[in-house]
Amino acid sequence: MPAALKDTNLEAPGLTALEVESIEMFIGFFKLIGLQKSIGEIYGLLFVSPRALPMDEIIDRLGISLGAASQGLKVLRSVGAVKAVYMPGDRRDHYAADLELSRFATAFIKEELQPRLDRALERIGAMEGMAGGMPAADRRAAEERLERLKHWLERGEKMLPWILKFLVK
Amino acid sequence: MPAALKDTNLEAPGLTALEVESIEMFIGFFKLIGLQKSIGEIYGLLFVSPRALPMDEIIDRLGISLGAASQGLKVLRSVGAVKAVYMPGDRRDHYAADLELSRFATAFIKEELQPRLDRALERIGAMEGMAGGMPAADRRAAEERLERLKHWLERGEKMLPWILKFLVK
DNA sequence: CCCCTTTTTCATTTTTTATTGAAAAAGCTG
DNA sequence: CAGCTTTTTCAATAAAAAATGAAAAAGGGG
Repeated sequence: MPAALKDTNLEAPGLTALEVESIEMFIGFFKLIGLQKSIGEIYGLLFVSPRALPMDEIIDRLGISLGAASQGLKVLRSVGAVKAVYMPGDRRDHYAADLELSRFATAFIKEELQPRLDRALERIGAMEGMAGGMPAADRRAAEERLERLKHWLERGEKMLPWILKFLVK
Repeated sequence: MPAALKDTNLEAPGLTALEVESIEMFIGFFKLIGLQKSIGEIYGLLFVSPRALPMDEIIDRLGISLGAASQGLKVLRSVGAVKAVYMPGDRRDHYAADLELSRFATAFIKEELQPRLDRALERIGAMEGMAGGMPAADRRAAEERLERLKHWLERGEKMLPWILKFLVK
């Protein structure tokens, strides 16, 4: 088979085995916290890169689009996972992975988990009011469920700061 | 406006305000751990239901398809979030929400997080080998990064059993 | 300022994921 | 075990999410 164009570029288009391994690993992690493949690719590449890379090199090596690279880097910078590095004599920004891995988990907890728990506790308050109109026995049952859920959520909320501290240390 | 057919059934087709609130809340939670909307709907409905519901009633009340209901219930049963309840004189299974809310978090940790951490640690082992072929300075840098990631992941793994214990209690 | 490079934005397209529902399978019941 | 009900499966379809890339904006130099 001659050097044919691959339609799925699962194969490295100039990526080392190390880079591929890193990329795959981070794609997996990032998916877990709801971030798309392209973001995992970018971080995975930067993580094992000995030097900061400009966006166009990221685009070429990964074979992703301009838009995906720009937006992906934006997200990664916004959570502090990637830093722009100044390179004398080059107009382009260069990007390097920040090694403080705890940032991901921290950002996820603070931006996704915590707000959702808060919102849920509000909703439970509202629901406790709504249960008023039910037949007595049903109402009692509903209230007990809501109470249990509330306790459990509060418990979770109390645990979060502890987890954050543990992760960041 | 006469009782027109709604195209988006965001409005309750016979759902109480309480049910809607519960459903929305659980849709949000379940999305967070990667489960689809229909699953959140089913659980949300069952959570505030005073009695176990047969599948066809779930289908009618939520306006979801047979397939979604069957598959959703299957997933919910598989993680222990829903139990089939025997109803004398009725062929149909009836389903009730299990109130042990910790099951979700537990299932997520054991089935998603833990395996992913394990896999990542394996990958890091492989990558440490791969770094061999790099120039000395780069290799040293790569190895340091891998080492940090490894420490961090091991730290996370040690925390999981503690979290599980805390949640289940 | 003007020109060229780099980056961002966002409407369109592609890809992925979830839902549907018909058909098949599995369960009861008498 | 025949006939009916209920549940599961899964190929097709719809919906949602992500990627693309052209056009606009922002950023330097000189």
